[in-house]
Amino acid sequence: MREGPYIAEIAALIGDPARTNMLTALMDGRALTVSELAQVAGITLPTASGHIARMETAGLLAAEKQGRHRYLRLSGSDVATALEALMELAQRTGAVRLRTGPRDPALRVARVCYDHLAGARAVAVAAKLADEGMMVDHGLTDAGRAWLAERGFVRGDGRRPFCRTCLDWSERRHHLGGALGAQILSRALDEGWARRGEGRVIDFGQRGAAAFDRLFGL
Amino acid sequence: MREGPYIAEIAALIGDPARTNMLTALMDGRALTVSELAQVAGITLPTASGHIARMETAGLLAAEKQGRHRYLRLSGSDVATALEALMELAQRTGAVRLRTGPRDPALRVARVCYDHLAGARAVAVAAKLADEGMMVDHGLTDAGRAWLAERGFVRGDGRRPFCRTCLDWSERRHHLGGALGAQILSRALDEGWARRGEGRVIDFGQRGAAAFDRLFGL
DNA sequence: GCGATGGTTCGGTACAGATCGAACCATGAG
DNA sequence: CTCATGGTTCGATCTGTACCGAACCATCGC
Repeated sequence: MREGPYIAEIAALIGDPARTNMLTALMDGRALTVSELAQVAGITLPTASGHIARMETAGLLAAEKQGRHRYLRLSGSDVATALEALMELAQRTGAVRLRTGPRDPALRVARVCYDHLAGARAVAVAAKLADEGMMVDHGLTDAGRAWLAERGFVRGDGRRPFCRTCLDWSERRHHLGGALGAQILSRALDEGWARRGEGRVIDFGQRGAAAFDRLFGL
Repeated sequence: MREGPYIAEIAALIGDPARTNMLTALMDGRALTVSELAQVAGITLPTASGHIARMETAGLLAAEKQGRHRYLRLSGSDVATALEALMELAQRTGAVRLRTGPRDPALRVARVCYDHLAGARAVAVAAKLADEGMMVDHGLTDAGRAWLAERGFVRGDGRRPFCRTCLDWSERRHHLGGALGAQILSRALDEGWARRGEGRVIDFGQRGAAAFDRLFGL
């Protein structure tokens, strides 16, 4: 009777606190071992192993074996996209965690959102583009495209949206996602302007922050 | 310890088959009564009432009372967005329902996806734009914007993305979403080219289909 | 006022699945 | 080879919750 993809199973899979913790921990795009995932979820190894097996057969996670470790990562960016959509929803409906951890301030400044930059600095870039008429209704204008091309950000093979906006839960405004967002993050890392901190934190040095701001005219 | 929005609760809510059926039934943007929702979910009234109460307090549904009926609708487009993201995921991981109902053929031709058009005819429009260079990397070019403006599709207040692409589960290609997608649907309905059928089905008459194709040069 | 219909609340049952400890495999280090 | 470490499998327990029937409340038509 129902038609279309059957989402209940996958949503139920995401809907367990332990698994949610694992998935969000993997949202930085890196791969973690089973023990590490067990730790972030706050459960024992056997339990974690079971959860992981289920998420793997469901296609949410991809595994890679290296020696006696098993490294798990999200199977694709669409998993992260779905998680972000749920976060957006959770934020609007007010289901935000009150307990903020010690890393929280750093997270608000800059963090990674699967493969692109989020946080105050990322929002500033998106705001700049919007203010200058380079983005209209969350889409790039030709002027914006040219301005970005001057700075070395060009569209790719077209298989992935070049520019997407993504609601930032800490700033409550949008930042840049899509291929462009990924390019901006890797540029910042490649140039040495920033480096990955603990978890999803991105640390901009003072010099790096200045260089980043200069590039985008902030 | 965890940071950010707490999505497990909301995902668990979506992750029950009965609730999923209700939510997808509401994805056409219309409001249904408690009894109607109970029927599409295949459960009794008391059970449905309980589910609805939970989804309401969680902020997924909005209610409106009229006489002795209670009409429920999705509380916003972000709910539909999250559901679509999950569908996209479910499709890639192969969790598609094998049982296709009798309405299925009609659904594949044209259906409503919360507030915009989906199905073969909608995919054709997106393909046209991409082929003619009016969309690049899932974003509109100025040429595309102008072409659409000639046909009366102009951007709105900027609060909502004008043009978004959305993976079509039946066609496995993208169709147009966002404000533009909504405008296209309402145009087709307003002009009398199509009318809402059972569930999410959209019926294009022969004359209506021709007029629609003419507008987009298909 | 009285029935009929739409919804909610309550109590009880039953099933799914999250969790852990203990035992068991696999790999690398020495 | 032997030991230690990372992971999995296996029972057993136990909580959460989906579900229904029955009783109850609210609104409409008469």
